[in-house]
Amino acid sequence: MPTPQYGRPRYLVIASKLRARVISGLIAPGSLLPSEGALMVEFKASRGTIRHALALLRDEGLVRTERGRGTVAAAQARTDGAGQEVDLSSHIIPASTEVSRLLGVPRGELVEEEQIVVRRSGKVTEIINSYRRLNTNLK
Amino acid sequence: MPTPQYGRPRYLVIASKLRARVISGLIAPGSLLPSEGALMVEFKASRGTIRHALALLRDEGLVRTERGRGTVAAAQARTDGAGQEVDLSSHIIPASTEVSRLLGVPRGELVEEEQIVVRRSGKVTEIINSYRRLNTNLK
DNA sequence: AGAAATTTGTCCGTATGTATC
DNA sequence: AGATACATACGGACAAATTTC
Repeated sequence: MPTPQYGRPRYLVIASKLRARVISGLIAPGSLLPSEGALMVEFKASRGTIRHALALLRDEGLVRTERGRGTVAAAQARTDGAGQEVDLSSHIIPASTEVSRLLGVPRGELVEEEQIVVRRSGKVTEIINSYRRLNTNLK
Repeated sequence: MPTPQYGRPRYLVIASKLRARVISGLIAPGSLLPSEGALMVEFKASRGTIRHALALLRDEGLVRTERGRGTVAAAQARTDGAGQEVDLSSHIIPASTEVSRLLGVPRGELVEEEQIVVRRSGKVTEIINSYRRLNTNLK
């Protein structure tokens, strides 16, 4: 599969999923992500594609990689505590006025919205909406 | 040649040489760098290695790449040297429909919105909006 | 302490998709 | 329409650092 052909590039899709795990705390800060080999199996992707995805998270400061050890989830401010549940979802939506202005894209252009809903004992305590461009033109 | 074996990785060496050409003006601002294919021949490196080098210059804001056209020496710019700037702001706003529904507060009730705007080289790459109730001793 | 296994880093070659000229 | 150029993705190989036994 040389190129997506439909949908977004695989390394972006993989990056989104891994990002969600880290941001949500599903992968605890300081703990190791699955090895590149394990991710290759899980996502059925080549190592290059996996590394491409990880490079994005690295650039975002979300993870840090150590040769011989693995990739570590960066210390994260928010995250867990006891009895905290997290729902996350990701959609592709048209940019709102505010988002388009800040991201510098035309209004209505498709962007990725990732939403994290944090609950404590069933009660929503925090909502986090993040927006990113789709294209990202490499890196 | 699987690995440098001596000295620095080839993609770093290549990046340095290209960087020098751009900074020195040898490659005029706005003009095209040699194509990836040409660079492969010149540096006797694989395309992946060439692209790795170009990605570095791109991150530094020194060049910009356009699919189908080529890689262009940046006009000028260079706002700062580094990677990522973050703007943090916090406001008290009335809850939108969505926020009120999720947080379980009456629509219009005041909530705290914290906004994080992430920029790289002056360009906004991500917006994060988080919403919390005001009167919660729970963080 | 030393050897083996694991894991990331670098590099190559190839193939195909997609945008631009 | 054809050629050129960048983007994505695969596969293999070896090097270097760390962990494990």
